Amino acid sequence: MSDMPEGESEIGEGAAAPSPKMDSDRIYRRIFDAIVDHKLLPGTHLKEDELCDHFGVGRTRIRTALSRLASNHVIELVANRGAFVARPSVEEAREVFRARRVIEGHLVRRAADRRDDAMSRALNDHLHGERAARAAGDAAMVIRRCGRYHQVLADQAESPIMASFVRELIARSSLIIAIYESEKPDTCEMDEHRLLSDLVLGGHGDEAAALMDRHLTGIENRLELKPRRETASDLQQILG
Amino acid sequence: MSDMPEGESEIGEGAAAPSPKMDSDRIYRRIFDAIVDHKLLPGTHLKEDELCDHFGVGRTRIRTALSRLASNHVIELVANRGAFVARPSVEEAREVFRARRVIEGHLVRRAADRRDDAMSRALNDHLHGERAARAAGDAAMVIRRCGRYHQVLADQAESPIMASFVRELIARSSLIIAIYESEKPDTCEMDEHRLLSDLVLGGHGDEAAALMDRHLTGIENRLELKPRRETASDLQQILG
DNA sequence: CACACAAATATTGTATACGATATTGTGGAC
DNA sequence: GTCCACAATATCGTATACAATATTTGTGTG
Repeated sequence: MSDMPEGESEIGEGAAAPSPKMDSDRIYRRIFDAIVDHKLLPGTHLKEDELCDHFGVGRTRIRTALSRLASNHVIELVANRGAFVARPSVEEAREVFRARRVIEGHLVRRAADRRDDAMSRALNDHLHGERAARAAGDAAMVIRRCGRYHQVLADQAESPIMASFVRELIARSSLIIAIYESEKPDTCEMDEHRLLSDLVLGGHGDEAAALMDRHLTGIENRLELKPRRETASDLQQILG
Repeated sequence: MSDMPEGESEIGEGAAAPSPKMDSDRIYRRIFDAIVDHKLLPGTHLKEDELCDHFGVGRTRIRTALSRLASNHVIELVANRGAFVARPSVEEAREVFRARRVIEGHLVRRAADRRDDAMSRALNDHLHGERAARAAGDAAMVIRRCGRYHQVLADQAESPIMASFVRELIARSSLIIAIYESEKPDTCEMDEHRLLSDLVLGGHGDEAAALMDRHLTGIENRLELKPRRETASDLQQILG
C-alpha cells in the first residue's frame, strides 16, 4: 500500500473496462480502499456478478480479490450467500483496539530508537497532508489520512511483520468507526498525532508509547460501543 | 485448529477419494499440518495437478486452499510458477521472533491475570501430551506439540485476534526451524514450558512475560541464522 | 388475514476447457 | 566445447458453463 499511485478514481463504466484489464491485485485495492474510506459500508452485499460488470473481468479475478479481503477480515465470506463488508461486533472492536495498543505501543517505542532524517521527513510530510485535508473539510480524506498516519508511523519501526498486522487492524478500525462512531468531535485528534511525532523524533520512546496507548484508548472511548443494526448501501452508485 | 479431529492419516490414494469429497477447508488444514510437522519441507513445489490427484478434487478447491495458505505466509505464490512452501529469510526469521516476543509476552501476562481451573487443566493436559511425545521419541510429534503449547497458552488470554497472529507466527517459526535448526539439543525445552505454566497459573504475570521473552530468545539463539540453500522433497511420497 | 408449503429466481460453488507464460530441451554456429 | 536461438513441454491464469444452494415469490388452505 505504501507504493500506491492513489488519488485517481476513474472506474470503467459498465462494459467498457479501463484500458488495461484490471488484475486481481488492483481490484483488491480498489475494494479495500472503498471500504476503508467508508464508501462501502459494513453489511453491504458484494455480489460477484455486479463486481464483474464494474471491473469488466470474469468471476475468477473477483473471487481471488474477495478471498484476500476475507483473509484480512475486511469482508466476511458466507457459504452459499456471498461476500459482505464485515460488521465487527462490540467484542471484536475492543479486541482490535487492545491489539493495536500492544503492537503500536511497541512499534512507536522502537521507532523512537531508530529515528533519523528520513523518518522525520516521512512523518512531517504526512502531517502536512492531514492538516490540508482538515482545512479543505474533506471528511473522507480526513478519515483516510488519519488511518494512514498510523500506518506510516508503524512502518518507521522497520518491523514489517508487525506493521502488516497493524495494517489489518487499521482497516478493521475503520469499519468499527463506521458502525459505532458517536457525535463526539474528532475520532483522531490532529494534535495528538503532532505530539506523537515530536516524541518519536525526539527519541522519547516511553513517552511516545504511553501517548499512543492513551491516543488509542481515547479513540475507543469516543465510540458508542453498543449493538447496532446493519447499514447497507447501493454498491452500483458508490463504485460507479 | 483447536477443534480438529487430528491424529488420523488416511489419505485417498490416487483416484480413489476419501468417501466424502474433501472441502477446501480440510485440504487447507492437511497441507498446513504437513508443513508445520515438517513433512513438507521449505522450497517444495506444490503443483496444482498433483494436489488435485491426491485429494481427488478439481483445481478450484486446491487454489482456494493455496490462496489461504499464502495469506498466512506458509507458502509463497509465484506468478506463473506456482506455489512453494515458504523459505523465510534470516531477516524474516528474526522479525518473526521479535513479533512473537511482543505479542506472546503480552498474552502470557494477560493469561496470568485471568487464571482459573479451566486454564490449569488446559495447560497441564498439554504438558502431559508433550512429555509423552518426548518419552516416545516421536520427533515429529514433539515438534507439533511444542508449537501447540504456545498456541494453547496464547488462547488462554482470550484475545482471539492476537491469538490468531500467534498462530501464524508459530507456523512460520516451524518453517524457520526446518531451515535453520542447528545440532544443539532441543529447540523448545520442556522445563521452560513447565515453569512458564507454573508462573502463569500462580498469577505471576511479569515473571511469566520475562520468561517467555527469554524462552523465545533462547529458541532463536539456538538456531543457525545464516543463509542456506533450499531443501525440496517428494510431494507424492509425503502426502500419499 | 396469517401461515405453510411449493415453485421460481437469484447467487454462489465447482469443474473444465482454453490461453498465456515460464522452463526445459535441442540443434546449430562460432 | 560453449553459447545462443528456437521449439517443445509443463504449469499456471482466466473465463465460462453447469450444478448446488439459499432466498424470494406466489398460491392455497385453515
